[in-house]
Amino acid sequence: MCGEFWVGELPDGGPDLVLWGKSRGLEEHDGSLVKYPLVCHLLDTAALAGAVWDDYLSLGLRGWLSKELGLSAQESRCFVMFMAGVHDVGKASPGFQRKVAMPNGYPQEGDCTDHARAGHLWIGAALQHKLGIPRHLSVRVGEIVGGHHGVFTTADPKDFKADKMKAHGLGIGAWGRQRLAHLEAMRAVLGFDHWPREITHEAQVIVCAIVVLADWLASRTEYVKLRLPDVPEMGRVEQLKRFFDGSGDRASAELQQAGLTRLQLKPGTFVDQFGFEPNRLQRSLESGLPALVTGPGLLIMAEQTGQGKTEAALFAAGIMSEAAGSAGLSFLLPTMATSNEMEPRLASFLKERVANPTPLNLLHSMAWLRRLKNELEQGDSVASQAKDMLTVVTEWLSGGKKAAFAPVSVGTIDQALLSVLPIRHNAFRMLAFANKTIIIDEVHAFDEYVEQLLSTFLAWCGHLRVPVILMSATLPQRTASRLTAAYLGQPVGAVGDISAALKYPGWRYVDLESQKSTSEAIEVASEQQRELFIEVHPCGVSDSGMQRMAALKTHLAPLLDSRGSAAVICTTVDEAQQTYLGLKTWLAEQGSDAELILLHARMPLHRRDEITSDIVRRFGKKGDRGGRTIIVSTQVIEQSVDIDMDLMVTDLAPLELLFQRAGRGCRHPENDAYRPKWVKGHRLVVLTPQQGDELALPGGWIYVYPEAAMIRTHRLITGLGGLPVQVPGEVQDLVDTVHTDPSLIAGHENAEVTSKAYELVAAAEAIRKSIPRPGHVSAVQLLSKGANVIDDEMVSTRFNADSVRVLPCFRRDGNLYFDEECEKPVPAPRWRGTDPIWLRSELASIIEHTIPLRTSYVDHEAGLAAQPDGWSKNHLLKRVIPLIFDFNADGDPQPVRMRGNNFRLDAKLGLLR
DNA sequence: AACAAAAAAAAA
Ligand SMILES: [Fe+3]
Ligand SMILES: [Fe+3]
Repeated sequence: MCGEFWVGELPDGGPDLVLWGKSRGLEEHDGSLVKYPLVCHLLDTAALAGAVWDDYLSLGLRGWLSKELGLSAQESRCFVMFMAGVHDVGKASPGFQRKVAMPNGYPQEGDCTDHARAGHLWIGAALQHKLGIPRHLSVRVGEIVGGHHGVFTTADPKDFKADKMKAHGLGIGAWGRQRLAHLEAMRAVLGFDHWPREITHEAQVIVCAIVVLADWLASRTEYVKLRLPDVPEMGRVEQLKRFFDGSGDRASAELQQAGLTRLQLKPGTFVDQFGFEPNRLQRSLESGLPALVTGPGLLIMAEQTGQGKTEAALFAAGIMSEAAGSAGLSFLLPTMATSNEMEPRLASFLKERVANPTPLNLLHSMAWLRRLKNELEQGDSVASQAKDMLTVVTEWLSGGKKAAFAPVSVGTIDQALLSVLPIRHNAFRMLAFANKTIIIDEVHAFDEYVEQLLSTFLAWCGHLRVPVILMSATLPQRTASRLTAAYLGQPVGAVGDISAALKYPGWRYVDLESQKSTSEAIEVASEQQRELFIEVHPCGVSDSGMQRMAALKTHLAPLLDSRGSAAVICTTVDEAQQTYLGLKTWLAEQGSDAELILLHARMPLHRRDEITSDIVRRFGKKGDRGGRTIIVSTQVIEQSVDIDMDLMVTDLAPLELLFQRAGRGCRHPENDAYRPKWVKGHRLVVLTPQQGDELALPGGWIYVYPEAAMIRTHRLITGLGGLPVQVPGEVQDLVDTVHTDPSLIAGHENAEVTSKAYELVAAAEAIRKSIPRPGHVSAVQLLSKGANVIDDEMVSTRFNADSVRVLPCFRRDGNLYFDEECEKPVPAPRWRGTDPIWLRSELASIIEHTIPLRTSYVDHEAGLAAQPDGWSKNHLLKRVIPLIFDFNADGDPQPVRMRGNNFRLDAKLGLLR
């Protein structure tokens, strides 16, 4: 039908070098524009794609792709290079060339300025009609070309109609001959003539991502400048071949310089790798795992914190990477704070175990802040040792979507989950992870929404034959089963094979190929079993919430009389603040000098960090246990804060969380000798809000924890009747019981229905938002669902997590200050024309004074309007809402009223509501 | 209308 458009002679001289591909950053000193020919950019990209294949892609992924395409490894490599070599063919069109200079002798008409789309349509049609490539391939090739800016689209067959093509400048004539000349030149230079048997949507994802990677490498201005002298005079095949060889000669070095290398760990026993004898978990893996691992697979480890899971995972990753042929490592955690802590641990491991440069990158939204601090700290200590250079992050890898391509990365799980959300460049992100062995820590900390996104991610991992390790404290069996089923490619909601239940502590390995699973329990010597006394202390409830003070006085009095440390964990920030004040009064009444510390998330970031590192330093493994300290806190203390308190007192919370909190009490046996006398064993005091015998949850609590989980937990711990729990021995059973035993919810089935409904809504939301699982991609555009509406805001890696950063600041004489004394001004930018410029350290100081606040508290419109000049143009500040306190006539700062709440900033208490 | 903590957000 539109075949007539593809007749026409090839130009004798091949590609016209006048057609430009790159011009950014190439201006001469006199201001004249240097244009880099399109064909050169395409040859560069093809050469770099070849180098990515040779030097960066994992054996596993190469093998997968070859099989998927039905080609040999060499043929697949050639196909990928060809795709890279035609990605910008749409630039040979009037719509694009016009942007800089319209060449002579070409028709003017044509309106398609989006060269990815132009390429998509043209190549899709040209391959079929001009080269006789079957439609099921030509269409898919077109979609890859069309996706190279990060958004996949599926073309409407109508778009290929002659009149539409012509209107886009995609008809025959001089332009069409040039596009064909570029395509044919690429085929000739690469010697490409083996088309894939099939191009699945999953293969499109990976091929397109490789093309994008090569394109970004080829588009660096310095690189283009470097290649500029070699640009040939004419576009004949021999000359293009020579240019291509020149690109190829440089390509490996370019990848190296960009930091795109493979991780190669020195092999060795556990002792070789870590320098100490393996413990119970590590020993079990060292003896049991190697025989099971013959290819990609999924390892789940469940063990208490502090039992060497990290080293165990790294050890297992070595074995699994080798067997699956993966080329790197990505360590993913639930929070930025935990990732920050993991980074130096991983760095010191790598420095001992790699011989080649292996950049280690930190991946999360505040990684820049961390890097800045490290630079400031190291400032003077000049590059101490050669091995410290091994893990240094290259310029190219620092920041943005490229960061995940470092051969080793540590970061938030969200970074990986972004690859299964329909956002720009998700395929590109996917490649960064698919090339590696994935380790995911603290899997127990994810809610249904994250778990569902994670399932989709795992489904892709399994499909792409990526080895995965999951680590967790106790995990409900059904969660472990669901994640396993997802990895194995079973449909959504499948529970998988539960014959080999996960033990606690223990591990389970599932081989992807055979789907055979092996579960090992870890023998815990009886002297390693510890008794935990869960002590239920009912408290009254009034309009102002749960009445804790009487209970707290009872349990904390011994501490005042002698010494020791205790933590009190409250359900809400408001309650933590009130409890802090209540205890302060009480301590004063008692004439006690005990120290009182308040920690929660509704205080400036830097305050929270200071307090956290202070208590970790003092109450970590080797702390001074001589003083009297009470920490009042919220849930912030559950995660990542490695402290050891003599006594833990907590509000009622779901059972798994109670165990987490208990883990912060009497944590290190080596500290036991120094505990005060009143500490008789490991106790967790649970304050339960009750009216008589009935649980009576205070108003706000049901928005924090589901009522059903609270009822179940309350009944279960009450039912323990004061008997101790064996830890870890009895923990898994209790966790499974609390989730499944119907008697624990009898009489409150409605609450159960409500919480199940909520879970279903969260999971359904995740399914609705995420990309399809592999094998269920019916059209490539589903990976970018409704490409035009995505742009990045609609999707979230967390459920119901809308929070916003506010900057509390004080205004005097029109100037803003961080502090009430008006001594520390909020940095204002310098201006370059209309662009605001800040130092990184200035941005850091602003961010560090911000407080996360849920969106429902914030008057967003008015807040944005109140932003100081320049903030809206800075990507770090544009979402920060200032919370401005003015002074009254007496010189007191006035509270800010927003959405019916009055906010004040208190130096000790944080933000008060 | 109440609420913990948790995360993300620039490309060729
Ligand atoms: Fe492009
Ligand atoms: Fe390009």
